[in-house]
Amino acid sequence: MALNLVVVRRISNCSLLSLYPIPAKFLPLPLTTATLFEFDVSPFKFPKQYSSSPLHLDYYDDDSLYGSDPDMLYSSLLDNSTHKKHLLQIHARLVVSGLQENNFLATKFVHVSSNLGEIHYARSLFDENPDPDVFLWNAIIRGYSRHSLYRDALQMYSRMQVAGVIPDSFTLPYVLKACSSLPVLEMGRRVHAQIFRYGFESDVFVQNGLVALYAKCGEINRARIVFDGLYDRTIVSWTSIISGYAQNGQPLEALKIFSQMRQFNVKPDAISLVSVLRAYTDVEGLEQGKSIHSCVIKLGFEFEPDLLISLTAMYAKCGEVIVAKSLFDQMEIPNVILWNAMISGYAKNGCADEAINLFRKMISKNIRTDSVTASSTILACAQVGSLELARWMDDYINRSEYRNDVFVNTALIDMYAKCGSVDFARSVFDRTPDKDVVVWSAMIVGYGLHGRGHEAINLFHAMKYAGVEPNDVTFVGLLSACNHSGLVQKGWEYFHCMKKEYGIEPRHQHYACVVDLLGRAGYLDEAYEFIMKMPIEPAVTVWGALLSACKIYRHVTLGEYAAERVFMLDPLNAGHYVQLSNLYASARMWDCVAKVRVMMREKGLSKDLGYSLIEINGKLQAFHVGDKSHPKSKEIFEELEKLERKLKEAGFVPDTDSVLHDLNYEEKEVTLCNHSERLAIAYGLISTPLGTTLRITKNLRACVNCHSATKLISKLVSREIVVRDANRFHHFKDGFCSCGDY
DNA sequence: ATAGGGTTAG
Repeated sequence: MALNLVVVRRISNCSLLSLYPIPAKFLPLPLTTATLFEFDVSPFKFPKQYSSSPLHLDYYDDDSLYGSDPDMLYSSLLDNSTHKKHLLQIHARLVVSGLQENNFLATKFVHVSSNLGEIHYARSLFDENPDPDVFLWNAIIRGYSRHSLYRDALQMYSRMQVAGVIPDSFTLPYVLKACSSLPVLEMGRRVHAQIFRYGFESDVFVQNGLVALYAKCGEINRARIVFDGLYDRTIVSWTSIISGYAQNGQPLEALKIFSQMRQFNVKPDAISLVSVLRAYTDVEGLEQGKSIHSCVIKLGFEFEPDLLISLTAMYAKCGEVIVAKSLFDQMEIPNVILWNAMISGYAKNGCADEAINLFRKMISKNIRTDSVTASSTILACAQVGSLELARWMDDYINRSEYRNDVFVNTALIDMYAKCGSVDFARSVFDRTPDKDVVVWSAMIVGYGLHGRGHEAINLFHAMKYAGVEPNDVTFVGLLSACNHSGLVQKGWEYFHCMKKEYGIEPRHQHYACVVDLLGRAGYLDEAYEFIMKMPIEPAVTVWGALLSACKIYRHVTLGEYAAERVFMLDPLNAGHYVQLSNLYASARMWDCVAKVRVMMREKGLSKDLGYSLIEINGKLQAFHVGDKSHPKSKEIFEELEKLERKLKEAGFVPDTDSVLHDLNYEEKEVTLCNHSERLAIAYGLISTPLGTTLRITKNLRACVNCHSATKLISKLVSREIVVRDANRFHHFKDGFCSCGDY
């Protein structure tokens, strides 16, 4: 048998310059060939078993299965039970009988083999056909589109035009789908021009495709124009525009269109309700979401798995994790999106352990995970704050297929930064290919969090050098990095250049950073002036920054003013009252401190209890003030006393006065040294080998006393101590802290 | 043979 018959002619690299000509007046954009060149992907490659391994001759010789009669071949191809292994055989039969040029059979073959997931078989037969008709072109384009090989689909489309075959009403929806999935707006516009050219303005399938195309490319207004121009709308048209608004951050508009749809008496189907649910999820409209749930039941979609997945996601995101979990448990299906929705729901609502457990369960149950699963789980790991867990997750990702995914790597960078290791974050950053603005920003924020302002600034310049445009979040990171490192001048400059050079309008966070920056450096009046000149209404964070600066410099009158504003904007947050009380305490105005306490009591507010966590051998141990619940409590307190003695010998004098009345910090019980942070340090010292770095997480901010003590302890015991407080990281080493006491 | 949806990062 002539094996070389199966060896396929490779398509020679045809010139894309000779594309089917489109009259210029139909083009919304000037015609360039550049965009089309993008789709000329590398030459098609056959899988090994097909191109080079010896073909199984028994397939060829087995006439009992398929004869050489074209009708027999046709019926065997039509059969839904056609097996993958028969494709090769059928292909050979077609070639042997000289039927590979039969467009009708070739179309069937392409269709069946692409449905079986063997798109390369389809392509090989396609390439043997000297003169494909529109049906065959459609089949191969559809095959690529269904396998998410959108670039190949578009490449075939441009070749089809080179071949002079006119697309029909089936071709264009596949092509539009490919354009919107990549997405490639320029190419989509060209296709739009061709739709005019060939006269498909009234084809509802094609027009729906256009609505989805523009929606996916972020051109929601254009999508709306196409939608409004439709005189024959199907439920798909409505769903496309509704989900378009939802995807483009306009859930309210999406919902408005949904109610219009109801007014037109269009009966929603399952998929349309999925889009509506997403819009309600985005506005966290739990009540409306519930009403959709009842709508789902009324319409008889309650057993529609896809809708149940959306409902689970809705409940999970709106904080009803228990309801979400019960839906999840009822379904018990191994659908990635369902599991992802549950995991991310847990992570968003602070149930990190549950999220991580679900991830582990997926692995043990052999349920396929994807990059979304990974990103959500990493988010949960970042919340836990355990470096050991972070290492495990990183290791898992690094061995997985999504190790180069930008989303995943961004999450990893953030996770490491939050778990105390900005250096590991950097190594993830360095190994990430094709870094986008989010990756760079995450790393800049990470450096800021650890008080490494200069490195943040260097990275910002490297980013510019790499040709990546910064956005508003990049500047939040940069400004807060300047803030944590006391780089007032730099921060001030970046704030101004952000608008001047990059045209980025500052938002509340930027203003708050600048107020913080000025305030901490003692420029209180300037900070106040700055707030007064703000073009937008100052948010609570801005006044809060001024208040805490007033606390540092004991500026009572300005602080009281700021506090007034803060209370107006956010009356039920205990933290603000604590700030004011601290201000009074720092000015030794004890009666005012007492008044604030009364105010808090009247409003039923109480300050958060302080605690510290330390991770020993992968287990997190929590301590609060004077905690004696640990089984090794005796040893811990012995160690504490030892530390206390050493501190005294080294000449450490605690500042009792300010601490006594300082509500923000844990209240003094027996001695200063049993603050939760110190208990954690003592436990860490007796539980780890000499020289091990101690990593501690606090829920509040570090108190001045503990901060000074920890600095000294790091020197006395020759340990590096990393403390994550409510605000940032402190790296204590050899008697110094990375925050520079700022 | 056609189209629409749900889950992810700073």
